[in-house]
Amino acid sequence: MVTIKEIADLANVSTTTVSNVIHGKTEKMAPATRDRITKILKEKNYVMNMGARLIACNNSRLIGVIINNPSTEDKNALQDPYVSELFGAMERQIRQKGYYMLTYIAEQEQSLTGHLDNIVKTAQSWKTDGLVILGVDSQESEFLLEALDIPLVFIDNFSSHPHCLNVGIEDEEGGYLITRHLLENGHRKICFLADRKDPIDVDAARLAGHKRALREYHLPFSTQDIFAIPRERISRQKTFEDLYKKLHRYTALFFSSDYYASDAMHFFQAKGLNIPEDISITGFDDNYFSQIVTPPITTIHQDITEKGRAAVEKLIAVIEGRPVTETRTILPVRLVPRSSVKKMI
Amino acid sequence: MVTIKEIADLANVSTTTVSNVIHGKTEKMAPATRDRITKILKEKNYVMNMGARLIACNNSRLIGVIINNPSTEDKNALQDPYVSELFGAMERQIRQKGYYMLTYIAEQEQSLTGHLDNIVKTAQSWKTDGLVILGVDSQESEFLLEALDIPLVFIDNFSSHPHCLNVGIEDEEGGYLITRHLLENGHRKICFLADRKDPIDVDAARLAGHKRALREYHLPFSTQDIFAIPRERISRQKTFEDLYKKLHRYTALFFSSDYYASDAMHFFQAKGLNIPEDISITGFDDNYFSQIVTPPITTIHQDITEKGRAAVEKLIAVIEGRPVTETRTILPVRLVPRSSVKKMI
DNA sequence: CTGAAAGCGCTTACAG
DNA sequence: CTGAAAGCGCTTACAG
Repeated sequence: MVTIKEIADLANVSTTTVSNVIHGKTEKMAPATRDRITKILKEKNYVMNMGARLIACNNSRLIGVIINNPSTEDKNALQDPYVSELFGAMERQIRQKGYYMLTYIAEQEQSLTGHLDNIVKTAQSWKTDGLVILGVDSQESEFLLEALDIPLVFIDNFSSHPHCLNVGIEDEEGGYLITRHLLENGHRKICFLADRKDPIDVDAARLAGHKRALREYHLPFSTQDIFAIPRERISRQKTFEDLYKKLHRYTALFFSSDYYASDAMHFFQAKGLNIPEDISITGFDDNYFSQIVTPPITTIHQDITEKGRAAVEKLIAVIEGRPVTETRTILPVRLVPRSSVKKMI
Repeated sequence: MVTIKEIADLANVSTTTVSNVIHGKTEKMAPATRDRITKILKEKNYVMNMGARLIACNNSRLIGVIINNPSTEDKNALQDPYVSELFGAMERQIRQKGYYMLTYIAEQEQSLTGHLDNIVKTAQSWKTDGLVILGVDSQESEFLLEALDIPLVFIDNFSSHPHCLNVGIEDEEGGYLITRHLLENGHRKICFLADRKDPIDVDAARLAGHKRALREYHLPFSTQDIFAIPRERISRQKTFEDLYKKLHRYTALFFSSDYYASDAMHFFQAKGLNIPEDISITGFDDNYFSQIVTPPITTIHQDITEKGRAAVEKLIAVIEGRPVTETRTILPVRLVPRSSVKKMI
């Protein structure tokens, strides 16, 4: 590969001058010199050595896209359609803005902060210009904010840390819309199903929306009506068995994700139940398969592609020193009624 | 960030010695020195500056994962569940082997080879140790093989170039198994549906298997029974309309991918047809949604996670100079009979 | 308008 | 068993 030095020799100029035309600092340069160098650069097929650039100046044009994958799931993180659509959208924006994407997925570690240390190390090693981070909770995001002095943008993070730049959606509103829809259809006994019995982050917000709708209808809420769904397939089946026994208590199941909703739907259909006649089911996110499943699932739509694009755009704005008006970007959601909810009235 | 020089000063040794302990070249080193340096390294939280390393030696520990995305599809490349599972599997293997993953998706370009030039430039700029490349045809792979002097491993590539390392599956066998299954169930009029009217690469192999099965049953084959399915949603709907009119000619549709199979199934169901009573449908790949759709689709299973893992493993073997026995790795497939095929006899 | 030169943090062949 | 020193390809503050 040809170097700046070689180009400089060919053009009878210094490396400074070549470097200047490469970076477009050509205002006070003789146009003739500029054109001559540009031509040679093209002819010789010059490609920047990013390693040299990385060590000589302080930006790498690398953006790290980090997933913290808490899952003990048999699947890999990208098999979640939410994650993969987000990834694809971020890649496109990163590339189109002239940056490079370094992908890092942190998996479960023995030590408590091992996965975070790996993220920090990777970012430092490569002197990434910034990071988009997915799947860390408030505490973890604050740890990273302390440990790293580059711009970070989080997705779906609920930290109140003043420097925590975030892109998220109206989770509370989404939870409200789903439950109001169920109530409007005459449902009064609704079960809320999420990752944990005491939901955090997005699930907590969705639950808050659920409660708000119940309050509007003067309906009581009990934590007994929250079910935790294990990520791991086998224990999830057990949970569904358990739920199946208690199903007489409910007329509708509010799942915090389409994936769980469709998984549960299959489980109950295999048990011989009809959806929505025997039990109504709702999801969240409007994944592709909430549409292709039978019956298609009533859910909350969010624009995942826009979310990924917005996160990268915000990150690059900070990197390039442009003013960022909102630390928290909240994208709208909307209800998508389909056929998995029975009209009770 | 602390540098090797600083560590060396603290330990009262040279940078050479520090570098040696970092790289484990400690055979002929005084254990005391080694331990002292190791301790300081840990205390000071030393992180390698990859830029400096990249410029000083000839390997970067970066592996480029490249997708060539010919699609004019409204979706991004990673929204294809096949691609995203593969990606996730490759990321995991890359990380676990101590490498870093640079992701690059080449999108449609004005110039014919523009997308390939970008791939070459990216690989050179970062001095990637090797590339795993997805979605290029034989001609494109040969161009890249010429242009780049680093190890490349392709996925699903059919080039006969002697240096073309590939990981693929038994596509011909898969095509054969599907069609034999249809024939065994009494189907005699089968339509083959793929990206092009004159299928290439994986589709060509699957078609070859289809023909082999027909030959075994002494059945004729006509190119009239091949349908091209456009990637772009709107024109695909038109093609389905067209197909719908000619549907009386067939009892079964052999789709070259689960995605198209499930898309078509929805189209026909919306037209009021029953699957498989009115028309039988088969897919290929055994994507997650071939299982969750109703009826679940009879398809050919391939182990995508293993494919990604194997591709990266093969690449790293070449990078690290280990002997690679097979230039072409062919993973097995198997028939997964589900409920989208009618028993005619 | 252009250039000489130092410096970024590492590796490595060689000397002792 | 350990170190001095050159070199990788770039950028940039400064001089002229």
